[in-house]
Amino acid sequence: MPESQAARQLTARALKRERILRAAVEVFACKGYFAARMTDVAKAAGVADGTLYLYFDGKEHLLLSIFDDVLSRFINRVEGELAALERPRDKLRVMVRLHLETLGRDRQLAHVLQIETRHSRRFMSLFSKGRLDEYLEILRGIIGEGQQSGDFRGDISIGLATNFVFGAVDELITSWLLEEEPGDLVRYHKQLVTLLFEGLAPCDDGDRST
Amino acid sequence: MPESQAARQLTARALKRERILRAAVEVFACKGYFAARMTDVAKAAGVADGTLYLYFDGKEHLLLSIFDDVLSRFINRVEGELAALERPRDKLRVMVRLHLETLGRDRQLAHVLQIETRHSRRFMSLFSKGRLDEYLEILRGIIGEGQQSGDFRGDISIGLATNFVFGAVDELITSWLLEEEPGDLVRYHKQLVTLLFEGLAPCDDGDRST
Amino acid sequence: MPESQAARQLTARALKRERILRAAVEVFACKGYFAARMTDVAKAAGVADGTLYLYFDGKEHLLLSIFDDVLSRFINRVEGELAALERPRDKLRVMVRLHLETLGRDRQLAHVLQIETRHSRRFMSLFSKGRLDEYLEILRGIIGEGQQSGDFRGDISIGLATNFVFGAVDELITSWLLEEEPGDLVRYHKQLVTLLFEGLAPCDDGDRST
Amino acid sequence: MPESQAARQLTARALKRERILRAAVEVFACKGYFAARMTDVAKAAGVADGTLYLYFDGKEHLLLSIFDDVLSRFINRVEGELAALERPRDKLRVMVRLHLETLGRDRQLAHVLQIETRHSRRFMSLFSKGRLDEYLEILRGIIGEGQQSGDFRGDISIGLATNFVFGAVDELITSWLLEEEPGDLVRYHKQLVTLLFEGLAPCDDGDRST
DNA sequence: GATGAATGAGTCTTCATTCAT
DNA sequence: AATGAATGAAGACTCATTCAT
Repeated sequence: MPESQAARQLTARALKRERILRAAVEVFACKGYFAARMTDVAKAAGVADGTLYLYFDGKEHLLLSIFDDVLSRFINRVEGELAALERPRDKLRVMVRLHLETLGRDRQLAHVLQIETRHSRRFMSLFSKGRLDEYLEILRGIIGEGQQSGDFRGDISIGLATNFVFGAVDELITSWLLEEEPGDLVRYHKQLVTLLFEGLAPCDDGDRST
Repeated sequence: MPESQAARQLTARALKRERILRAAVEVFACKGYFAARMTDVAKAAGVADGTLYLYFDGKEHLLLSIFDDVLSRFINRVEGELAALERPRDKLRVMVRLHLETLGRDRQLAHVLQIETRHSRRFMSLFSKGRLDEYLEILRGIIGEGQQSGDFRGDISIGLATNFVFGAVDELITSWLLEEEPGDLVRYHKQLVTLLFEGLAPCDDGDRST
Repeated sequence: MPESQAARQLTARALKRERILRAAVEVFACKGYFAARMTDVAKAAGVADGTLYLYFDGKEHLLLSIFDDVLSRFINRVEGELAALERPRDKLRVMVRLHLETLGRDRQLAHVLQIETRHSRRFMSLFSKGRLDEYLEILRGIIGEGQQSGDFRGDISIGLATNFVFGAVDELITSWLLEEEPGDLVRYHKQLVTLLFEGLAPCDDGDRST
Repeated sequence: MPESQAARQLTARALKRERILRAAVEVFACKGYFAARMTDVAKAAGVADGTLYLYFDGKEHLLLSIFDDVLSRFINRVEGELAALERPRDKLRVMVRLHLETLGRDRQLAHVLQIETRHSRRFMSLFSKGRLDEYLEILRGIIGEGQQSGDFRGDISIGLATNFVFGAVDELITSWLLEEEPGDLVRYHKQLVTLLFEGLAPCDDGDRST
């Protein structure tokens, strides 16, 4: 069955790619992208130095691929879960939860995405801003929709509101990364969502979230 | 007057230090911290390579010093202006404004602080987390005070609320940095403060901000 | 008929060997021996990388084999054609013509032999000086014979005269290689032979160059 | 005397440059250009690896500089000596002698120029064909002049005659390089010049090579 | 015999830092 | 104090070669 053999090879290749990517996450998280050496990644992946270059174009491409792969999967998942929802508030809540869940599950990955990847958002811009933009686009869509439906206040520019949500989530994750004894990231979800929906103002009005 | 001569020398030294720091900001902003070479900084400052080491301990210390100097001045200014204010809401509003003003005035500096400095918050932690913590401490203080006074809702953990505020401001600045034709950063101040105080919820209740 | 099958296999093998050698000539001529990669040769020959090693011992052996094969064939041909000739002058004339014809017919091959092969005549010495020496031996024989017969002047050392002839032909080919729009290499044959036989001196007077 | 200090530094720099170049000649001659490592050159020159790059742009530039420096000096010398001469025959004779002398004096240098430098005359073309062309231009001038004056036969194309002379000298040097126990290169001068002027024909009869 | 994925030794070059002047 | 030439450690990447399939 030559077909299955080709398939097996394809899978083997994908698996090794995955293994290298995982190794890169570990090494980058541990030593930092710039201090990390390709040799370290190779060793961690259990392959020869040269093999890295059979799967990736170089060190930078490795970092990019981590970002890209994770974000792709994340966006797929978000789109899947959002499809079932109607109300913008629910969509936003789910999106924030997925964001926290995804990174809360894997601290090393979170480190790479939050810290190592930012060394130059310019770099990100060039290669894969696309992916991040997709994410922000979804967010923007939800907020715009919510402003239409009256779920969200309409006197705020969509761009600003998007930054606002993204920034709050992003910073929460980063500060969780810096915690010495980090708890469960998702435990902040409810409060964070409240802050986003209600802000710092005391809730004399009935909280309509949930 | 030997005293005045000593003073003059001290000033001269401080001025050259300042010149080097400024050069470093420019070079780091332009090429990125890692791609920047010490030679570039020296050239931009109009001094010899070796001179850099008479004023700073090395490349990393240069980056740290930028961060530290700016933050020190910023905190001084914040403390000065806050002293005149009573209400936590006003304090928070002023703090956000000063934050936006300080970085909005100097895009290169903003770049270094928002992008280059983050390549490793771990690095920051080690050397000068102190400074950032001072900033966050002030913020924390304001929020705690506001919760006491009833200005801010009390059902949110102070740490989370602090992150929330910081993250929103921080992300706004970063996204401003990525704008191709950036406008005035402070123009977002009012809306941002509204978001922080009121959140995304429609303002059916009378907006008490301002 | 197992014999014929074996023969067929032998031929098949020889053909593939030839194909690889031809591919090597093309790749070496195009990129230069050192810049050329074995992978390029394999691709050009339409075989797998590893297959090259079933036919040749390595990259260097490939270069050597080009040199060797061409020279062997050339020497056979020279010997065939010379056999029919009597006079040393005719032999020399024919030898030069064959030399020019052989390389004039294949510019890529000429490039490899004139340029790539020379990067180290030491290398040549080690492996196949033999072949070149055979060629030079024939030349030497003709010249010696000519000196005996009075066709060539006898007051010049045979070795020097051999170098003289070889150098003149060799350089003509190299300079032809560097021509942008190369004409027919053989068109120089008559003049070159005249130079070799008569030198730069005007042809009528018995010149006795100081 | 600051002037003299600057001059001293300039000289020191030139001397070190020379030392590196000499080291490169030795290493390239001994191991071949491609096999030679920059570290070897540095060691031979008694400087650190990095220092090489303060004086030359890289390995290739090192090779080029050898070629360029030697040829420049040679051309200057040739022009100086030729200025005193009238007759084209004398000029040609002197030029050949200088060529043989220059390389005959320094076998390692000769090796680099004859062998290592040729690995790609294309490479030479790009960077410094200019120098070699200057040399060939002088040769061409002498030959053209000689044809005008009747010193040299006029029925040969100048280009071909130039190649003829250059090729004969060049090959003589190369073959001298391959001698196991090389004698004095210049000892061939008289015979070589005779060959160039008179060719292989015996000297008394006006031979008109069929 | 043929394949081509994997190997890993090998090297040019960069650049933060030092120190003699 | 200032200089800037010199240092040399460090590392990403290449590619000839091998060998399991």
